[in-house]
Amino acid sequence: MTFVASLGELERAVMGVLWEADRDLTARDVQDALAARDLATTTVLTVLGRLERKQLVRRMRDGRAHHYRPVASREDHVAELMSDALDGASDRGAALARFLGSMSEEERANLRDLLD
Amino acid sequence: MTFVASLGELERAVMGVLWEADRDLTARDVQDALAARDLATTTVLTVLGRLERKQLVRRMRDGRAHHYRPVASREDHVAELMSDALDGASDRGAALARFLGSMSEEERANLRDLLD
DNA sequence: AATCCGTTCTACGCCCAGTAGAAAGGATCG
DNA sequence: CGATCCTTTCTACTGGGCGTAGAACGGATT
Repeated sequence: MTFVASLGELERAVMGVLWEADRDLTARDVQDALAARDLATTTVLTVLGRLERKQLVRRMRDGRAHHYRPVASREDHVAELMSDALDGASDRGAALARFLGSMSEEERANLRDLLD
Repeated sequence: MTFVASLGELERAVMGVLWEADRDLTARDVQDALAARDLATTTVLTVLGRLERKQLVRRMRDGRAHHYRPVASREDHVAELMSDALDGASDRGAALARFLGSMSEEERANLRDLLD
């Protein structure tokens, strides 16, 4: 039911920064975290704006600046992507079986535990 | 490890046709299957060419024409998408847990069965 | 008053996907 | 045989998304 927009490389990197942070971040914070890329502040702001439009981050005004926060946890996001992928199958059971087959034995065991 | 290229709307539709078919199809076959879209043959050929470049279909010459076949089954493809999604998690267990949480009870039961 | 900072607006280049015409070469038909 | 018809290949245009960032504006700091 949920349409998950695909992300570009930089957008994914920014989401990674937000997910890794233990608090809401400003554009400047994100820029600093991605210092290796040497981005302009406006670039970061543009990307954050696009992520907001895609409903992946929420923006909260805090004085003159804004703070950005991921709408969902990385794990929720991943789970949603997985569900969306599964929705593409015509035979869900078969797809799940293939998926299980691609996992390691440990992970399958882990999954068994999770199922209880 | 596997990079799964994202598909456009028409590309997905064409893959759907190929997956639904019980035999290899020609561009003309695909065009007919998508008659509702009223596509030019060249359009279908272009799309098939792009899908081949993305390694999603294989092309086999058959006389003057070509026949196209999906490289993987739809279910394999879906399973791969799911694996790729899961690889985006930093905490795979947590992501799996969320994923399970999004499934129906029946499907979870089904999954339990599959795990044996 | 000059400066700084964060925001918003605007924009450009690139690549991808949808779309298809032109042309070419073999096959068919009259 | 010449006209016509397939199928392919080449080429190309358009629109949208993403990376990237300058210009300009308004509030805050010095």
